[in-house]
Amino acid sequence: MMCMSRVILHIDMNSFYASVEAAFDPSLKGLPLAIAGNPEERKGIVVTCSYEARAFGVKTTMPVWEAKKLCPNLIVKKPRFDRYRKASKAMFAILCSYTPIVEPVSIDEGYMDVTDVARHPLDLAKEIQQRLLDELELPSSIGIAPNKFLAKTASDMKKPLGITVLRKRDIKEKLWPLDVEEMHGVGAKTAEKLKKIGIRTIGDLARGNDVQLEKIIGINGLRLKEKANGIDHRPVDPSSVYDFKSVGNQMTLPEDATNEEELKNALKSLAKSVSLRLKKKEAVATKVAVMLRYKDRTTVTKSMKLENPTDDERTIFQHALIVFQKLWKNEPVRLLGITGQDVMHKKNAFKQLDLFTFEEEAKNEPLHQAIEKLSEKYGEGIIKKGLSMHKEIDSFGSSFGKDFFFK
DNA sequence: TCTGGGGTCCTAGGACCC
DNA sequence: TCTGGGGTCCTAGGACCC
Repeated sequence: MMCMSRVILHIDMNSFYASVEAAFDPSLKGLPLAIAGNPEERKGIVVTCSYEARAFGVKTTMPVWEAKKLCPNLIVKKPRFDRYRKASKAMFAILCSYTPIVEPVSIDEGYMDVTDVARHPLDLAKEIQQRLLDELELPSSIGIAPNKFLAKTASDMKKPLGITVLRKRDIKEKLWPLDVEEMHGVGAKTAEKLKKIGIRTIGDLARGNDVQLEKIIGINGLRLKEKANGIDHRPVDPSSVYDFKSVGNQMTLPEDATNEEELKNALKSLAKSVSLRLKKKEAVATKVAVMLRYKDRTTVTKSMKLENPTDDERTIFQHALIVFQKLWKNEPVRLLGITGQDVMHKKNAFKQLDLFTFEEEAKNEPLHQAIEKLSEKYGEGIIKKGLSMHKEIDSFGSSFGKDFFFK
């Protein structure tokens, strides 16, 4: 029972936004299509594009004007996120019809642990891919492997509409020859550092020196090496969707702005959308962070802890404004953002808030009464914390191995 | 005519406490 | 007169991903 081998699928939708648009409007099928924010404006960039557009060299993050130069017949459409969310739901519903162990990673990609599904993995993948195509008109690529990293790598190997099996015994032949920057988790900077110590392929990384790796890229270096060796013990975790840690909105302004009123208005609308999104998730934030980017693209952030967790628009705005005023150097601003950080579910926040007010109340009561109240409500474990500010307690006593000293 | 918007995780330095 | 060190929290920035 020790090393039960798993069967993990990674499902990756092909050019998702563009495919969803083509499913809505079949006349778009087979045409070069790009989805871009602000298709008209100078700052619009390509978010996704169809394979027909890719054939012309159009790529994600390319400015629209550049894409049009490469592909004069390019059709450009604004993103319709309501459609993508709906399609995403339908897609995950299909995945969940096979097993509850489905972990969404992003709107168009997820893992499944199908170890206990009594089917041949390849048949299963074929069926899932066909159903996504028949029922939703959406193409996908699927990777089949004994862990997440290999499954993710496999789904990337054949696009569009591929199914790729990557077993442990295939690693040497299929994984190790790849350039190290192809690896999930290795970007330009890390690849550069690796190159300096002679690591060019994933195989080089797999044989890399631990001490050296940790020295130049930290703990991540060792993790990457493990993965390069095909080792990845992370479970497929369906609940990970629910423990998000921040909720933020940012906007590139139509024009670089220096006018304080204008910037305040932008902050106000950002605070509104952050508040709205928090409420929708039944969550509250403990910290408010402001980000701003100047016209030379240098980006700075500053954050502030709140007295109480909140989802309130005004509270978020007021704190964001304070932070902004400390941060802003009166130079033209290109982008503004607000993020609610240290986010937790409302009901957990209430528990903490409740304890806090309890401390406040209890601290002036006779000690024996305070202890009684607290232990009744919260149990032994939390008494120490709850009484730390009681007027009769000297919490310095804890440094002598006792929980409290009485003053 | 350059380069969006939503996130996560890690690191490094300073403050603070004991 | 001189003298310590460990742990934790907070903050800002960076790297990376889709």
